[in-house]
Amino acid sequence: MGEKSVQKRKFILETARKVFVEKGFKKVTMKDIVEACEISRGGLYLYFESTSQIFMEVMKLESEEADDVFSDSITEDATASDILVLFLQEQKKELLRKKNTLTQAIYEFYFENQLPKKDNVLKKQFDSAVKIIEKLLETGVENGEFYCEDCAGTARNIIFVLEGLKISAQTIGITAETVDREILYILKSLSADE
Amino acid sequence: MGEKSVQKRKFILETARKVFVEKGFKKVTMKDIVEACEISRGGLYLYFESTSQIFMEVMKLESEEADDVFSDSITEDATASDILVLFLQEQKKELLRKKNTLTQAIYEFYFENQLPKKDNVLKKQFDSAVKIIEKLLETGVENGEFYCEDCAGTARNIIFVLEGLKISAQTIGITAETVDREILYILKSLSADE
Amino acid sequence: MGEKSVQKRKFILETARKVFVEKGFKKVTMKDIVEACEISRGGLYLYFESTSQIFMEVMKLESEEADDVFSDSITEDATASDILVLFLQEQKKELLRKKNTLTQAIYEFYFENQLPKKDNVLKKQFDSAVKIIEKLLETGVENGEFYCEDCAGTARNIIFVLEGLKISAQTIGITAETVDREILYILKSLSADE
Amino acid sequence: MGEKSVQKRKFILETARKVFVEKGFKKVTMKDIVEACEISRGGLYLYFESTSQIFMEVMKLESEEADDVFSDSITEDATASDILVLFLQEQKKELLRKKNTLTQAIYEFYFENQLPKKDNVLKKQFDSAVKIIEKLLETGVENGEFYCEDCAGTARNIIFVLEGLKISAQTIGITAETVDREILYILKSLSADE
DNA sequence: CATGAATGAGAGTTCATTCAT
DNA sequence: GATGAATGAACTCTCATTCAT
Repeated sequence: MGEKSVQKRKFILETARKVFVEKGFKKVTMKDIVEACEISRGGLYLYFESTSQIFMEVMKLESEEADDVFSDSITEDATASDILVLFLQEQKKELLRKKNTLTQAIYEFYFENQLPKKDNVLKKQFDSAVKIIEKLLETGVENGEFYCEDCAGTARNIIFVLEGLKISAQTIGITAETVDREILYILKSLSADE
Repeated sequence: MGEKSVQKRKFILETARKVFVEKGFKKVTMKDIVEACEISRGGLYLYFESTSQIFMEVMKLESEEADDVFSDSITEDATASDILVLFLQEQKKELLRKKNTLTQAIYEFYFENQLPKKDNVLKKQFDSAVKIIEKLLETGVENGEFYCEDCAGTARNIIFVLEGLKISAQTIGITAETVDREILYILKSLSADE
Repeated sequence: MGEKSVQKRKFILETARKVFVEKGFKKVTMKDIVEACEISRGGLYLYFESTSQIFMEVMKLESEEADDVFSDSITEDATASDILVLFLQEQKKELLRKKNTLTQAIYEFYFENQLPKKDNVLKKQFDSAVKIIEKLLETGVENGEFYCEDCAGTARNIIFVLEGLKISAQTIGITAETVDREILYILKSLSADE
Repeated sequence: MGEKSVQKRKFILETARKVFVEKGFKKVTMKDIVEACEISRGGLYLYFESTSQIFMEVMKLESEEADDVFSDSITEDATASDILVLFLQEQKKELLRKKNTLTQAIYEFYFENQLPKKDNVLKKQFDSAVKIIEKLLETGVENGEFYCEDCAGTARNIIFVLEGLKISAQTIGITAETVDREILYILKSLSADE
């Protein structure tokens, strides 16, 4: 079975993404996607066989693009501090964005599918985020920008805070001020005690 | 509603709780609850009209009982530090407990139902947890047990970390070591810099 | 799960029987039965979960009734010869009856479902028919009505001929004359050679 | 239809035959045949328009080849008895062969399609088989090999027994012993009473 | 001729919800 | 109050059949 039309495949994934953004994961049916794509019932099954499969492919696309975005944001002569602030601002935007976010759908998906590490995109993202922050902190410490005893621990802590903010945004709702406060708290703790 | 029905009402809520613990929120149907309760289909509708309503009442019960548990754990002559450690250990147990937890169901419920503050049990819990930690920190600071410049900020930070751990436990899975590391990190930051 | 309404259950089986008579087994869908019964789609599933299950129950009913019919037909003072002729006439009627016959459906059903001996109604019917004919022949031989060296063998042979007629009736079509000729052939062979 | 297509046509029929052997008739879809042939969906429709049409053509091929096989088996100087035994042995093999048999598919096909005599291949085969056996018996009687009063009747009887065995093989299952017993019974009746 | 993507009808199945008893 | 049979809407999935390339 060939890839059918790669164009259409991508079109479906992009359209399905919008549906997932709007409805989360569990609520979405094949019918929803069919209707959003304005294709035939059977047509969708030519490309995908379940919402789970579609969602996983949407996430794959998503993470590929995310990588691009991230590497772009690191410009040549930015300091560690600059980059960290940039990163946190990026996270803030993401956190406060009501629409265009897969966050809720991703959570729902992983509630149902406790995938093994290898396939767990979320885990990969988590680990890679920790790694990135850790390096940033180490660079910052070398340059005298930051102070931290246990960079790995601090990096993990930062990511957990961001995760906490993320889930709170989805459930109890948070304001820009709340995010700002937490970002400041993080930055302060990195510089406070020199 | 007569006396008898109060009994049955409670029985249904307790049974439904088990179902939500097992399946989360979205997946649960009225049929599931009917079957778990071994009552008639129509019977359930005499008491409740939707899984949402049932779930909200389950959460109400839950939070009432939770309050009890919490106030119990504060014994007379414990230090702030003792109580904080106790609280964090309690959270750890909760985090690592796979079963008997409504966590996932609660998240799912709030994904669908962005309730206004008044009815948002999650928000109330969040706020009250922050308040409690804040007071604890303040007491600790007064007693010279802790050091912290901005107790409110630190309290919020702690809660966000716990939230981050909680959602991670549900999605990517976390180990006891991961929780311990974060708890240690929190405690260290409270004492590190006197 | 109770038996729901036994009345309705039986009504469904009787109605489904007509559908199977008309369409055979494979062609029949749950929808066909729903429509024939004039009940709701979901209603049928309250009683049965597949056409196979329904068909097996129809056959069970059928064979129970068949037993009754058969025992009725053996009157007190009939000779073996009388009974055999009666039996063969009964078979003839059955063979030539276009409608009201489950024959085709039964064949189709067993094509798909090679059931183990225990559950194979067809096999049971076959064996019991052989037994009955055999006894009849033995009685006939004792009374000097028939001549046969190997009653068991002859009985089996008779049943296989009837099976051959039955399947031929369903596929190539047979006439009353054809059946009569075979019946005569059978009877002649029983008396020919004294 | 050009030369090339005759090849392909035949290829499709041969491949479809395998599918019918495996699945019977009703269960087979155009898709099944398309996939077995590894041709395009539309391609199949250029040659055939339904599974029924394909099946009828498969049967036509089959019967042509069957004739060949049969005439081969009659060697010059074999006695009628030899040929009859050979024929019955051939039938036995056929009966017990689970795979490579269209039998079930043929039955299913004729259940649905009560074709008029002209097109009813099964009927033709039946009649021609009776004719052949009849001639064989007559030859045998002339040569003193067999005894039978009514060769036509006996021939028909033999064929009906074989039909009975055939359908039984497909539905309730039969053993080699069962077939042997019936063959012996037939042969005995031809010689018993001289 | 040949392809295979696309369509849409239709079958199976599950449940929320109602209602006569 | 309580029951549970009954309904019908909604979803999943599969194919026969068509048609642009």
